[in-house]
Amino acid sequence: MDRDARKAQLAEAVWQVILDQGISAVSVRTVAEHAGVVVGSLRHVFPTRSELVQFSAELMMERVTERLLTATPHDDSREYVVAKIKNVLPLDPDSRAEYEVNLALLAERAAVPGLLQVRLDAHHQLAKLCVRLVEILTGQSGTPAVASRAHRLHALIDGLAFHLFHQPVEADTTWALDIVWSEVSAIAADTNSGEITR
Amino acid sequence: MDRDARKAQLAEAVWQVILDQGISAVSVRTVAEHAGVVVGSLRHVFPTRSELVQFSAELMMERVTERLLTATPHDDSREYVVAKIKNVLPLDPDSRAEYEVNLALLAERAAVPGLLQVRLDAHHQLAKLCVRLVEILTGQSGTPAVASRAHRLHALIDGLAFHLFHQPVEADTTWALDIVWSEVSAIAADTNSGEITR
DNA sequence: AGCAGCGTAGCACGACCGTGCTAGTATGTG
DNA sequence: CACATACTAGCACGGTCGTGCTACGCTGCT
Repeated sequence: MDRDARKAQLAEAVWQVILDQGISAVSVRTVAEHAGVVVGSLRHVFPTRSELVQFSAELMMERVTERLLTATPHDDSREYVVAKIKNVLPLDPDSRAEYEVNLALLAERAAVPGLLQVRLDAHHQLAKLCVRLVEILTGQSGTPAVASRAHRLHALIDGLAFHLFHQPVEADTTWALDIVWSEVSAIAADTNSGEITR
Repeated sequence: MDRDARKAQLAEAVWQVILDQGISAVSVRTVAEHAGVVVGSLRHVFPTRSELVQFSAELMMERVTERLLTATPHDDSREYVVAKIKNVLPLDPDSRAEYEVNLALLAERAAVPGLLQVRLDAHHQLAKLCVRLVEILTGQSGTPAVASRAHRLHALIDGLAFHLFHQPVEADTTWALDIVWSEVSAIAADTNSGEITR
């Protein structure tokens, strides 16, 4: 078997164990068993537990990035932006699981220092995406209003993700999309709305 | 020593271990050592690990609730609302630690089922607070616009908390407060702004 | 004084942990 | 064919884990 495929297989086993039994249950033994390999084989690819955990975090981020980069052309710029945002929200069982694993790995960062960087990378990447989306909507670039609006959009997205994660899988999610739509419309309609009126 | 004080002492030790070594390092032994008691004593209070972890989650939520209930009178209703919101954001090292522990415990919910309920309670409590704040700002009550605005405010607060958590302790936090101010002002200024213009 | 109850201390057990290590086995290359 | 390389398989070690259990001291009631 291809080495990268084996690594991916093991990383996916890590995710599964996290979902089934929590992050504390992630050990070389449980993961190897879940992946259907013996510990020796796992350790041939990942000599230590830290490397295993860190790689599974990196692969997760890579998958998300990949999904984000797939072009989703739309006639209307607002529709395009909303489609992009839907890509990063935990709206279906798969992305919910992804989000949960993400949170769990975040909680292990004291034990596996490398996870901190992975998390920060993901955060900055989403920040950059938000800036890009706001630029698309407003037609402006580099202005303080853009930065402010992007910041706000970013916070809103993370908050919605957190909320969606808290409700049952089968629950209604249109309210979240409504909030996204209203925010996107507001950005598109009023390019000055990012100013602080304190 | 008073029994409740002992339980609190042990719960605080749990929090400290999470911050120092991650959730996976939370065991009856590490926690007992951190609290300066022997395992036998800890187990006299918390017979099993699950009870220990669950109680520490419950106490954390209780502490936050307590802080939220302390009245903070302000002349201006907007100032009052912003003060309340500042109470739930991880703005200082203490509340940052609190937030981190919260996330870590969330990640253990597969292993300790009771944590799920604790987390949901916290979520709903914050939701109720948001409704109350919007009612104060708008003077309305029970209308769909209030519910919508509250939902949105709730998401924004959770998102900002997530963001603040991602930046260094010493970093600037005024941008977050600016966003809070602008949102609060928007709610106060336009009671119809919660409508969806899709 | 005797005694009960509560909290402290700690031993013991079997299980699981990460990791170092060796032996076998398949595979591709000369 | 021989042989190196890559992978699989698994043993062994010292350590930590949760938890059942007993023994000891203190404190207050009768």
